[in-house]
Amino acid sequence: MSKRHTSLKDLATELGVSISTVSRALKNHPDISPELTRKIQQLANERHYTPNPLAMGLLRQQTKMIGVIVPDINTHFYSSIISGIEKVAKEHGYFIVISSSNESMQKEIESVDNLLNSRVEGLIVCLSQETDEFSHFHKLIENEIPLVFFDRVCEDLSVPAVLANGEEATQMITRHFYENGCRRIAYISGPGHLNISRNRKIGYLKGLEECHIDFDPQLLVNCNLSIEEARLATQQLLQLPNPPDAIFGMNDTIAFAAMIEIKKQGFKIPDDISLAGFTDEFHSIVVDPPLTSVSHPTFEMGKAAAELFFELLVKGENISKRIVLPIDLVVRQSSIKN
Amino acid sequence: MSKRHTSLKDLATELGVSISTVSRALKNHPDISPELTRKIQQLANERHYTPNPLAMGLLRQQTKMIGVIVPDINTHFYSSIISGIEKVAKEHGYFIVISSSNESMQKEIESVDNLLNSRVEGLIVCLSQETDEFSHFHKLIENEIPLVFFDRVCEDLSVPAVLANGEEATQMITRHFYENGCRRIAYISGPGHLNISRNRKIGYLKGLEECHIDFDPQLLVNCNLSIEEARLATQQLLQLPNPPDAIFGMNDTIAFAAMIEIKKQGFKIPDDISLAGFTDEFHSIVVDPPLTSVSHPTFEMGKAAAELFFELLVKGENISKRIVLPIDLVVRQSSIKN
DNA sequence: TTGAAAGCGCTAACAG
DNA sequence: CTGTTAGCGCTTTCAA
Repeated sequence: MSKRHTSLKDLATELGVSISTVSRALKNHPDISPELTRKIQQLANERHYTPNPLAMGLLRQQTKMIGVIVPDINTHFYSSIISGIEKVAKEHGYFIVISSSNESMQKEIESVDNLLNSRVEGLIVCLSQETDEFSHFHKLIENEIPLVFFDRVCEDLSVPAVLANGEEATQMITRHFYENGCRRIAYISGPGHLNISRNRKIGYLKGLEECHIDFDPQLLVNCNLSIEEARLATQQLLQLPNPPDAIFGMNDTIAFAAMIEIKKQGFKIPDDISLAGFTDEFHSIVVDPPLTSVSHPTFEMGKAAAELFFELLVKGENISKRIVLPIDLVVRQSSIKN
Repeated sequence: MSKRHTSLKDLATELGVSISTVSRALKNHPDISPELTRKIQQLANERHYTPNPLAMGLLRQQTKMIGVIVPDINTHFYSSIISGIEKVAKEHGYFIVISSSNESMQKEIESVDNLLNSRVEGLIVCLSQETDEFSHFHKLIENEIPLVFFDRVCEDLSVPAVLANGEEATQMITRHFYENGCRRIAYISGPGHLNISRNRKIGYLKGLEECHIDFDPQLLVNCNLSIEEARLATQQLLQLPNPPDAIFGMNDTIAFAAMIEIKKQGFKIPDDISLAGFTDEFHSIVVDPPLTSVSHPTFEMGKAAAELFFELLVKGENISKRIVLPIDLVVRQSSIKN
């Protein structure tokens, strides 16, 4: 068993004063004589005294913990967002407890319960791709427990959220494909009930319209966000009588899965098919050809979500702010036909 | 402000009984009459009572928290290990607090302090690449606070640890290169004070010996684990008067950075230079050509580390067990010359 | 200038 | 069978 940390009591008995005196001395309370204060602070240092957060938490009814629920921790996208959240949390003296829903609504519900039972002071969450029902968030809202969504949000709930401008991104990509000679531009989308799927689809349609291309329903396929489904969706596109000359995938899993499948079927990127996706720089560069992609401001998204969280926490108001972060299109070889 | 959770006191006053009666009823203590028990439990359910972990922690002197320190959270390698740790932790009713050292010894020291001040019950850590001095772990060891290392360990401290069999892995790779016609096999290693660097180097040398190849010091280069340094190291190898016909990198960052650099310099993989690395499946497949690699059992490593941790925690003994996990060489196109 | 006491939520030993 | 009490570590009135 580990030895106990030093407590105020330890210091008090060692110096023959009362606990409250020690407590006051440590926060430089003017009532305590300077010399006693000095003596107490010195001993506290020697004994490496640090206040017991459990005792403080019990007293103040706060745990200094934020619950974070992500669909998956094993991706650069989420781990980078988590880094951003953690940075801000640390600055505020908070730490974060991460829970992964594994894209399952059931697990998301359990995570909410567990975290609440652990007395986190609030939640920062990215919905699982399955989540189409939101009653597990009602109790948070009713009890005014701080809640912030990021990336995937529920449009019906007026919950503060941080988003990337997916609509603009897909519109830009569509236009970019057009300007590089593509006319049959396909889009592999995610589950329709996710806001990010919907927004990106809107941008895609707007982009087509802007370029005076008629929308061909065959070129819009849906898939859940697994590698397997993304490959199937790609196959479906490639097998069309009149296959696409450009494809973009809604997230990095889809983009890379599409890339694997396109190569496997013997098509050349970008000459036969241009490709673009949403992903981070490192992986975009490492693949062949380097992937044109939308750079998601992940770290910033995490920071913004955490800052929003603390705004909620201190103001206690029901701000239903929505922050939309700009995105960037980084053009690489996968979309420039020779 | 969020509403308070229901407490034993709330239930007690509502039912007009004492707090201890409620407490006992909720754990089915035989002393309490069945009907009262039933009544109390029912109300507890309605009010969604869950014990306050802060109060429990204060009482039992335990926080049910494990501190986890990783060099970097933004890589598949570590996030996958974290998933493994988290799974086991959850099964034991613990949650984990993650802190990233960003490969800095200074930040590692701070992390240890912060986590200890947060009263985590122990630490599971992977050393930063800078860490060459270990006094910040002494207090843990002296106070018998559970500590487990994984992947990167301090050989001098008798701390329980989970490792992958890097020596065998590099020996296998070396032999594999040889069997595929390579004779000038280069190895890009990490910082020399890291155990993983040393072990993998030993395997490399053993492999050479086994294949009756004389060791050429020019073919062994060191770098820290950043992309930039790895690229420089690769350049250095490629500029040799007699450049290598095979390269392997000590981890995935190095392997991919080497791949980028080799291509950039116009060498063909695998025909000019065979390449292999340590990384996960998904990324190995997505690059071109698919990368021969050693599959690190990351999730298992996390699980094993957590299990070891709980063994320490309950037994309280000073087990200095060392678990070595097997690795697998997965041959793909990057190492098969045509 | 300092100490005593109450209370945050909970358990367990001790009384009734 | 149930209630009282003390105590985990800390802050904060209220008293001295």
